[in-house]
Amino acid sequence: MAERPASRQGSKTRTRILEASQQLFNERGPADVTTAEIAAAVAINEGNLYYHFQRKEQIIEALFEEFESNLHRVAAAYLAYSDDPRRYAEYLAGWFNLMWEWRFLYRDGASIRRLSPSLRTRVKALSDTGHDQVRRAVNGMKSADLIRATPEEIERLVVNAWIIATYWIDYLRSRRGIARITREHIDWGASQVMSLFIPYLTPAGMTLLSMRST
Amino acid sequence: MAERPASRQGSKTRTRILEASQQLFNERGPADVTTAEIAAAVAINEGNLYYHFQRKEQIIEALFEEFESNLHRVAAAYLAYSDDPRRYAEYLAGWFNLMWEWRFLYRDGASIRRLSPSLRTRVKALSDTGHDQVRRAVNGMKSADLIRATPEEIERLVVNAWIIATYWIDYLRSRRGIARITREHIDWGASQVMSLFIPYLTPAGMTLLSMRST
DNA sequence: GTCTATAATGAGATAGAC
DNA sequence: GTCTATCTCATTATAGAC
Repeated sequence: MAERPASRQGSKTRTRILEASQQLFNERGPADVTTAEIAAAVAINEGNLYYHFQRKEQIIEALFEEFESNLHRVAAAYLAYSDDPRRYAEYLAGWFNLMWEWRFLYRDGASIRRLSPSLRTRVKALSDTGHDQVRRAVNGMKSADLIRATPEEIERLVVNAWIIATYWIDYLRSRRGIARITREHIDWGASQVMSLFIPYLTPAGMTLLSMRST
Repeated sequence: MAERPASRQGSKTRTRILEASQQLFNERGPADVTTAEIAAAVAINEGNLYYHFQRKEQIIEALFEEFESNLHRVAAAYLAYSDDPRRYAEYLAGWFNLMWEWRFLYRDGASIRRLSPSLRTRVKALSDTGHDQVRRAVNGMKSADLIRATPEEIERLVVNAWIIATYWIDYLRSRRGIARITREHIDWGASQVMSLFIPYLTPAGMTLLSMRST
């Protein structure tokens, strides 16, 4: 849950605005956090905040861009594992970690669309990319003979895995009443996604899965 | 997609307010619909609207109550099927229909919590009931020897089925960019949920499933 | 029960001095 | 870059006549 390294560009104040916004948004959602609150959290004046971001939606867009690049970084790291079959579990874990750090993006989709309609197409594009990545991972598992499934079954699996993962945080919060999400909740979500694949595992896949849980 | 029968209690104006609100909320979400718009849609004055509902959140709460009773009605109808194994598919279909008629409740969870914090506990309670119903249905399928699964597998299935169903509408809208949701999209969602159970089907279960698809 | 005002609020945003 | 002061505006909500 460590906050990002020195990867935010621009002035120091701008960086602090983004960090404070991310935290406040994660706590209560962009619609429920006013520009005045953000300014107070950064200990600057509201007028100053509007020097750096002329509109509130520009803060959201800047945060979304950062999330986007983080997601691509996770996907790239997964590829770096080359042929090690553990990479699938690592990829899933990396994905869930990001969802936690940027949970307001997963939880407040409706109000984000309202505040920043321009993000609509980018959210969809990112989701398409995500589907592709999951599909590639599942096909990779098939090629490595970890699972056995028809193309139709794989497509169902991709969509189901994507939905479970994407809405897991919101599910815990709104349907389970879990306010403070911990590492265990994240792991639970990952294993919930994994459970989709269990019926399709080959003996080799089963061995790998039981190794991991030790 | 037919609007509900004469089941709304109270005055005629009150009923019309609820109907107009439901439609507007489904289109654009409660946070994006002003009381002025609702009054205009009903062709009454805004002051009059505030005679029937002193706060905007009371409209949301009244609509939620109606949704609640509809959901219980669907569950009761499913029980009326007694032992016919087709009831599981019918139950699923009834559930998806409700999710379509009340899609704003599924789509705008965050802004609804903001506008009406008092609904939080009731949403959670309703979701608990929903889990129970799904669990009972899955256990019923097991007793009828339609599926074979361990208790742990069943619990995974219940959670996954619930998440896929609950977030299906939002998934189509926000991640697939589907603006106008049709009957086909609803059926797609239902079959996506069904796909979770396919690996666990017994021969009897498979026969039933293939009969249904004709 | 319904209407015509109009008050009260609180948020996003800007101008211009320092 | 930062601040103070102010503006605009949408929205909820109320008072009181009909």
